[in-house]
Amino acid sequence: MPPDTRERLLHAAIGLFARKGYASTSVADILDAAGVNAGSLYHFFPGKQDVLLAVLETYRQGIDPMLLQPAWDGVADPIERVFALLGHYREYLRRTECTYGCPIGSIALELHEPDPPVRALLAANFDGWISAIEGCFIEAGDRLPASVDRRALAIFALTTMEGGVMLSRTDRTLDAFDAAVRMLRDYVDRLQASGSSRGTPVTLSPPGP
Amino acid sequence: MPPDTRERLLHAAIGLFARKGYASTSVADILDAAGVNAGSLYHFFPGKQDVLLAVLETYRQGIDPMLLQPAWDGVADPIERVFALLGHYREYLRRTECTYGCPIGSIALELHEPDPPVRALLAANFDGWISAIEGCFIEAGDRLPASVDRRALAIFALTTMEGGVMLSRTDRTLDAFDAAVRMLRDYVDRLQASGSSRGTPVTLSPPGP
DNA sequence: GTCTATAACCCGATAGAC
DNA sequence: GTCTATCGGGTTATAGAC
Repeated sequence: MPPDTRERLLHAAIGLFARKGYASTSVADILDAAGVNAGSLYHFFPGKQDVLLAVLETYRQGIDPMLLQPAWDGVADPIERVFALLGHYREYLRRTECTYGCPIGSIALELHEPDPPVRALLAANFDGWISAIEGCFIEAGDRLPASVDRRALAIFALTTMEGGVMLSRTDRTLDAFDAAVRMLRDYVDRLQASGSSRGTPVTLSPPGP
Repeated sequence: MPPDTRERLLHAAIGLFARKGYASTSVADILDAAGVNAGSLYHFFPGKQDVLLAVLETYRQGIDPMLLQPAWDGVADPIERVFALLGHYREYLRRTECTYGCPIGSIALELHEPDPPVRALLAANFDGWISAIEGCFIEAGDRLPASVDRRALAIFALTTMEGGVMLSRTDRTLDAFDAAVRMLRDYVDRLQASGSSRGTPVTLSPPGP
């Protein structure tokens, strides 16, 4: 009847790591939030770091169903999808009064030792995000100049989001996030204007049907 | 003969906070690194958080003499100064094999409680950086379209740097940092191209002498 | 101002009964 | 699989001699 104990621990850890960070969350915090005893946690996980690994793996698997699909619901245009996703983070910031933004980014900067398995999963999360946005820019086809590196543009969108979250969390205002996204929007608009300035410019795709 | 004890504590804390973060640095770490006893630290500072406040104030006062002036030595062009500063962070990342980037950004995301005095000093540090870069873009005058918000563009440069550092630290490669800065450069180039496309476009400054 | 010793507490992890 | 009790060690901060 009560959901899987492991599941409850995972869910509690996800909330606490997002709210307080990894290092500041104690195992006792997780146990309290999950209503579970120490013995059970150490039955499912070798240690605290393995809880983090499971959390990061959960995030990674959730990128598509939990993040992209809700953000892209009803948004067909690939370039609008990029900004719809950024708008999703804005909503998250707004609802929490700018207290927390992207949990992956926070943990990434919290990490100071090599910790190869943790780092690999953080990188996999960033890569999943970047690849999805890269897909949008690729799908935009010749609306963007062929010379523009789609993946670099996707990385740029991620740095805009993460940097915007960092600044907005610091001064508890959406101003910086909005300013950064506004500039990214202006850049993409200018790329589109230049790409379609006269007929079909240099492009790698065959002429449309 | 030995430099001021308070100074040694401050210097030790700066290094440790940058290397290991604030929470993971213990008071004992600071004492060891400074070669100082606990009694002395608590003579100069009420507690650990006050050491952090002093560190952040030191950074704030050092923005001009320790960060901007070295980065801008021999660089007169205001727009090149922006990218010279970003290049300075790249050098820092490269020299440390992408293990640490901007200490202010790391501490900003490490902060999970309200901590108003700490937050205020972090914001002051970001503001000093942004205002300096905003000054560069203002100095660029009509090389940029008048419609472009100089301060928003400066914020955008900061999110590019902070986000780039985050990603590069995570996968221990300069690739993401370079990709983000390359896109920012392309954006600024396109703004300049559009601004000077035909004679002097709409501008607020009077015609030159 | 500097030093030592230690108080008071919290941490992750484990042992072992059930 | 779950529970309790606890170990060993690290934490910030303080007391009090010098």
